[in-house]
Amino acid sequence: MTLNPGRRRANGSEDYESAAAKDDKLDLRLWLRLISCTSMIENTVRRRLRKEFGITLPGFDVLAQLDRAPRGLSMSELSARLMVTNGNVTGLVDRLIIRGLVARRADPKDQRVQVVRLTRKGRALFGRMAPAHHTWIGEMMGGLKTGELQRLYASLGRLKASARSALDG
Amino acid sequence: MTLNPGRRRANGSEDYESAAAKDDKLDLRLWLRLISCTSMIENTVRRRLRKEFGITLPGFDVLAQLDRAPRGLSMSELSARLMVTNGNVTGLVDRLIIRGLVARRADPKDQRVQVVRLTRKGRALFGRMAPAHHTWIGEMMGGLKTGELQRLYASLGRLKASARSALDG
DNA sequence: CCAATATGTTTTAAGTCTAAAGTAATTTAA
DNA sequence: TTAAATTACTTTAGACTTAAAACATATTGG
Repeated sequence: MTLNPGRRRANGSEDYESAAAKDDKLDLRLWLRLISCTSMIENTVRRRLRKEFGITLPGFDVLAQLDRAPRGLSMSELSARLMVTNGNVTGLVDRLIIRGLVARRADPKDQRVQVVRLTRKGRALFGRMAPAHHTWIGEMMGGLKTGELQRLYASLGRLKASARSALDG
Repeated sequence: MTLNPGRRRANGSEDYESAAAKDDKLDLRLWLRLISCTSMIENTVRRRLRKEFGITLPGFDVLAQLDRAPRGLSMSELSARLMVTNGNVTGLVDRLIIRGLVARRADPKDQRVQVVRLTRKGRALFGRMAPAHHTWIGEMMGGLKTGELQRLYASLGRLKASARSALDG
């Protein structure tokens, strides 16, 4: 039997974060809570994408990036946007090509560059998935008012900038 | 050559989030920014743990949970706290046992239950890693004042509760 | 008791991911 | 021009991850 991430906390057990949240520093508690939020939402989205559309979350992420780039994206651009390695993207795109959802061709201007774009089939599938995905995210954030979402968005922007400035070392 | 997650954005390319952030709904932008923050911090921590201590991030996460549970944790408790499947934990623990960092024994009260705990070696290693880890997190959050970290922490708590209430469906 | 059910863990198959090494095309610079 | 360096991508090895099935032990209801 699978754990079913969506129901795993039906009992009273602790999750990733709550084990720590007693005597720790604010920094650490915030980081654990960030992981906790992200994992929870991500696991729910993964499960629903699989169940409703038969696609993996990384596959969906690739299609989403390509949907926003009508001219296509190079492998490196894809890898930067998804924040994963180039080698990872190679495999993801390979599998989407097999399913006929994306196409890959060499850039005529630079034969090193592979340009990936949605096929008509891929665009159609993403068009069906996107509204559902948006609805799910909206439901999961439904407990917060717009003002709080905006403040959260702004604070995370500053956190992102702060984290980026500490990337090396 | 590897992408080196820590330096990948030295050029002016877009990342996961910024591709979307124009005409989208607040919900979606917030979600993408959440992924963005988490990935950035996670990739940095992963890279440094590997480089400084020769351990993977998931391995570190297991040790961190066990460090907080002196009596040990069952496989299911570990899986709930890490928010990953039971099957995943089996492999993680197997590899840590090979390295002598954790031990696993059957619970005498219930032979189905495997109780995992840190070995002395595992505890010693975690004792060296934890301060470094804490420092890294502190650096990455250094751009935010305590008050903002507190507000962020509180908002993410509400987001977590909201997301949890929408898990099914 | 004992069959059915539930619970805890492991196994399996397929996919995801990183880090490092390898290949190919382009650019740089002597 | 052309060797060296750079850039874009792929390959490789090993680890991570999920979902589903399989297995083992406990519990429950007859």
